[in-house]
Amino acid sequence: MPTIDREISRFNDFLQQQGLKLTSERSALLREIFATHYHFEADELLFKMKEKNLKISRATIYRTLELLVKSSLVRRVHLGEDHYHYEHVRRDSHHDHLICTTCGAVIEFHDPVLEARQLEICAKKRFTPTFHNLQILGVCDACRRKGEQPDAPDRVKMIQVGALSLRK
Amino acid sequence: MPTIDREISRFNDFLQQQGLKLTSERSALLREIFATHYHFEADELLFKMKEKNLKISRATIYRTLELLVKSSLVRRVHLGEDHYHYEHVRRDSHHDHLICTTCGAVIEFHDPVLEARQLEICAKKRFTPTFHNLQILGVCDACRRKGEQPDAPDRVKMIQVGALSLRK
DNA sequence: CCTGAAGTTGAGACAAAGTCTCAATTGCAG
DNA sequence: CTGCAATTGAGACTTTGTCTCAACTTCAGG
Repeated sequence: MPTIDREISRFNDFLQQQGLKLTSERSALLREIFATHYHFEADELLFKMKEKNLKISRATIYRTLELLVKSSLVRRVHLGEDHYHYEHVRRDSHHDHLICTTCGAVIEFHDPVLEARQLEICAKKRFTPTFHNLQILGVCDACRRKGEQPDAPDRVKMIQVGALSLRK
Repeated sequence: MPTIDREISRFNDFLQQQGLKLTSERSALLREIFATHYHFEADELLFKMKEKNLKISRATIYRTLELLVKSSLVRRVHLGEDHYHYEHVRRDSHHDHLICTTCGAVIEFHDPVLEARQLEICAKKRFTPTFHNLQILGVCDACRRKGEQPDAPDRVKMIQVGALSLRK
């Protein structure tokens, strides 16, 4: 998989610009993140690295995620739970999320009409946007067919994400 | 202020429907929340009640906020920090937020065109929406005039919200 | 207006997510 | 190759939020 090299070199460029260094931990994390094709949590990443016998501390995970977000290689997203999720960014593939409150499915979408309208709104309010974040909560097609009723728009049901965190 | 009575009775209706009771703690919190005209945090509410010599425990604060959200009297919003903020809901005044990453200002807006487009997107994806949440991060007019540069879209600068939490 | 069962509360233990410190280690420019 | 600035890991700490349980309210029905 040669694509990852391009990401690594993008990250390296960013680091050098800031007088920072590309360490083995940082590139291992970048590699893992770009091999993951769903929205992950910081703790999940910690666990996966541990599984691969790459001992990377919690502090480093969080510090690296921060750098990756700053370098725009990774995005921080809210998916309705009370902590962050992350996703890698390829090209300039901006998108927003439909989140099923019944089964936890996350459906990505991108809509230029919506984006354009947002810019209009910002212009009207003399606001200079840098970023946005839209989540639409509801019930996906599969759950609707099963006759699921929407939850209260309170909190998304917690979904077990495979591996439990093994703090310590 | 007689308006609050209407909210209290709405809350009471909701509680009775669920076989729950309207306690003095619950109505005191409702009163405080509807007297607050900005986006507050759970801990802030705890502190304000303490200041007024109304001893209401953390557990009750969180439990009551949950009920208020379920009854649609209060909304939970993400403002770019890693914990929730809350706002009371008058009428059916749905709105979204522009958030200045420089000074922390929160500007509310409502745009029917945007809402309509969201429904179109959901229909196309066969998704049944119940709720949505849009934050646009950027720099407000005042900050832009002062020549502020946008922060990285990483994390909104933490804004000191007056009272510090005095846990314990 | 009493009563008691069901619902509610406070205190504090607990949990999860994230931050910070500091001594030891590593990357890399020169 | 070397030195030093940047980085790391371990674990203490903080913040936000949840849970348990004994004591206390609320309110419907008598």
